Amino acid sequence: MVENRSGEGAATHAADEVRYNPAEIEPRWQQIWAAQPDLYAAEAAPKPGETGKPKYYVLEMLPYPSGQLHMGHVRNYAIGDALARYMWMQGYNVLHPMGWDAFGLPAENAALKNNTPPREWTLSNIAAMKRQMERLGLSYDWQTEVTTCLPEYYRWNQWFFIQMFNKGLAYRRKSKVNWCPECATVLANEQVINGRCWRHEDTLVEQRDLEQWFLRTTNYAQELLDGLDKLDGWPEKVRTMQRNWIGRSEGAAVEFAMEDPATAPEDEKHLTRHAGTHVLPAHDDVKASGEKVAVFTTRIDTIFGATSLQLAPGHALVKTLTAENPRLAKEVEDLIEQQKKARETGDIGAIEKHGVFTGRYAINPFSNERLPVWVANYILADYGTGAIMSVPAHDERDFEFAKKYGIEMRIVVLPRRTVEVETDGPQETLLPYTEEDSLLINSGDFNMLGCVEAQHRMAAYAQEHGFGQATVSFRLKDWGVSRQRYWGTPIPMLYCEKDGIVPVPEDQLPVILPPQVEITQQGGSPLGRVPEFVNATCPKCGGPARRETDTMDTFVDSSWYFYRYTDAKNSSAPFDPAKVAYWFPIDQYIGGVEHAILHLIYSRFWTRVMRDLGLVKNDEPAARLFTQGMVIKGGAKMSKSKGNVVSPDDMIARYGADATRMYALFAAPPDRDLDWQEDGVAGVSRFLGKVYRFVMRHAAIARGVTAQATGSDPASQQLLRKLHQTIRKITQDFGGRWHFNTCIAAVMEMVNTFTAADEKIASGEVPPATVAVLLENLVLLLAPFAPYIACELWQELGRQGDLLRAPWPQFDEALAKEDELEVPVQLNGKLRSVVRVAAEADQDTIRDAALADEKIKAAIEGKEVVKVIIVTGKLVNLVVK
RNA sequence: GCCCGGAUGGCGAAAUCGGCAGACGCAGCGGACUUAAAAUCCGCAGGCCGCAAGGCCGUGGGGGUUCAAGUCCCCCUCCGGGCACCA
Repeated sequence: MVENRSGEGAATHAADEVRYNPAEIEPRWQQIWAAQPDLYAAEAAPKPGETGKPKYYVLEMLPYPSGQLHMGHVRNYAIGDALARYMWMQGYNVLHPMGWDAFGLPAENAALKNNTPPREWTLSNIAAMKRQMERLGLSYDWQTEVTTCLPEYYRWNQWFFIQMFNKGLAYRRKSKVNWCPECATVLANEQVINGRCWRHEDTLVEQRDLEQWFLRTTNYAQELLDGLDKLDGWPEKVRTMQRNWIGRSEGAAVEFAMEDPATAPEDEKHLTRHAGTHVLPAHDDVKASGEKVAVFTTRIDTIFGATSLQLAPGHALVKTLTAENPRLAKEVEDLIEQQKKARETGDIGAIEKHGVFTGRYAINPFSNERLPVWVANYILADYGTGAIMSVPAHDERDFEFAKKYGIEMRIVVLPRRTVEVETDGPQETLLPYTEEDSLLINSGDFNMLGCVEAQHRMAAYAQEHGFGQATVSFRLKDWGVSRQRYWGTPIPMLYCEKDGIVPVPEDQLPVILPPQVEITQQGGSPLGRVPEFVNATCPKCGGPARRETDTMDTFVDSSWYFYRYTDAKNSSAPFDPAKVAYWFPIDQYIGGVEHAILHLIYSRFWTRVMRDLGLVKNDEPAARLFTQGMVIKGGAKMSKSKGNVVSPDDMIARYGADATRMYALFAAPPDRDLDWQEDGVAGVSRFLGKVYRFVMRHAAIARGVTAQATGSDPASQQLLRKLHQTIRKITQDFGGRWHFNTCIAAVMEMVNTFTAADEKIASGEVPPATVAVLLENLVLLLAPFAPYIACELWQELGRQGDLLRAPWPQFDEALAKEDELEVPVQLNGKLRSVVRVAAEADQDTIRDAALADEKIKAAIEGKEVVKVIIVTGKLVNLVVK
């Protein structure tokens, strides 16, 4: 026992006390854990009829193996690890896996730079990061590790691809694609941010025409949208972002017949292009040319106000029209150029509207009028039908365009009030008028209908007459998955002269990525330069075939990796559906908000595809999602260019893994950004030292004592009360808010209370049984946040068994309850005094105590108490005059 | 432009349901221990006035509701994120 007699508290025993030395404790436990490969292994699903423990699948997003963990990772994993350990202690069967998102461009860049093969580079990075994770003491079951760049994994990407191909969900078409010159590959729309590459913020994305493989995400657009309503375990922010991304809009498609130019009236044929600024009435000879233009509109109710059609420069009909009109071709060329430029610079919203009249007319199927057909740079070829009816009076963009070119405006919708009193005021000042809570005018048989009703009726009318119908348009596109890269999953397709596109037979999977491929900066797929890879045999006819040389987008890998964890070594299927049925959905998924749309929409899509293949029963991959905040330093995101990167290795070397992890939880609530301050880590480390010394000082008392003591002596009562209040707080937080910062603060407070009783503990005034309870529970409460020190102290207390499976402490409301309360007393809302009353005191007692208080008595002297407000257990407010 | 967050001491933050603003920690100051330092321990600590008792002010700004507002309502400023010619 250490000398502890000083009147100055614990001052004197410090000198000869054991020091907290994480550099010694942590590697030792790391070895002990490493020697038990099953330590973090989940139990198998119970057999039918058996009732096992409840399952809990906690998952953190798998990292890209860059070679170095950064603080964002540490924070992400500290959250997941605390939760996993807590759930273990709560008696759950926990699946807590980790893997590597191991394909991707940086490996090729590294190959170029250091002449290291991508595979070697990647695998050595994985080894390095795995060491860091182990050093952090994270509770992953490495027996379920998934590495996406290994054939054992990516063969199932290929297998899924073939299943999708067979179901028509994977298809090939030529399309304009986003091309990043830096990556020398195609990017999905999702990977283009303000016209720039998501990996290269300074690189403008170009448009190229290429044959590409697509997955039909649009088949699931509606379901992906509807599913969001049920995902109440996901942050509203993420759901909103996905809703915006899917971008559903209801409207109608309407076909406009093109007028045969030969039937235009004689006198019109000499008109200049400005003829195109006015709607012309139908004439007897009007005849359709056979060409049709479909437009998509959300405001079919305004169709009588349409005064032109506007085509996207890339619209199919524009090609026909320009073929016979060189002057037009030249002008359209300019429009395309403007649009391209705007898209590349990301200023699509700010581009100056330009357009050109084609000289042709289309016939409005509702009014039979002839509308001039234009080509305009503000119309997008890849949304809706690539053509619109322009209603300048009721659409801001059309209004702006029409004003510029002097195109006619026609008011067909007005506020109810205006229509009902038939005012003839200057209605033009209203324009553009876009409200839908309005009535139709100048719209033939549809006059006086409300907009919304008119939309339904007019769509029905269009359908009846065969030139349109109500329809829904989505912003979400099919997922382009082809990449002209080496380091990815080969797309398992063959091209045969005779049989066309043929999938690689399943028994020939995986299509192995050839190991020795020269990586160069020239464009096109590196695999195309490997004849042994390209040249294959057609499985149908046995003749020569050419292998697809593109690889898959790496978001394919991460779309289903978490299913593989449940059955990582399966060599005959991606996974055993029974295992997935047991573990899914993921109970808690944790990662950065930056994946709110890309990864998380693709994953939701993939899950539905697997469901429709009969492999899984769940619709959604994850029941709950948590998005943690960024780690910043000095107000800015950590980045090499800013030079404010803090290395986890440094922190661990200086303060230990426990302190580093715990600081990541302590410095801010997990959903908010965290400002990394090294002094704060030192503070947490000091706290752990205090805990360590406190437990070591009294461990001898606790060792061997197993009493359940609930000590009735005053000292025990006070200490146990604090203990049970703390258990209650942390237990409730794990089940709800996840404010681990205040959980750790609560443990600090508790330890402060305990150390203040140091002498009473040493002297025996606090019974040994109480001491044992305090120390044991302190260690248990620390276990999810600081596993090393917790295990060390658990052993020092002589406790048997694995701390990971030790039951989480139960709180006892009776013990947590205060028997006396301090009740603030306010006068007119201002604090004037505090009185102590019994916890169960009734309102009268509290009032009397307040009025009897000396300070209060003095303050209300000569005044009238108008009202007394008593909030039981909270405060008293006296309203005085 | 639209939609979400956020703004609280010197700093990170707390206040979960409208009820003592600033828990916990960092940095700081004073003290103990020490030949000295480190480590540790004890104490002080929102601002202003005051020897003190105490008083006044205070949660980005302005208004409001209430016995009582960081918290609810209206208006505004700044910061961060998402979407943005999507017909």
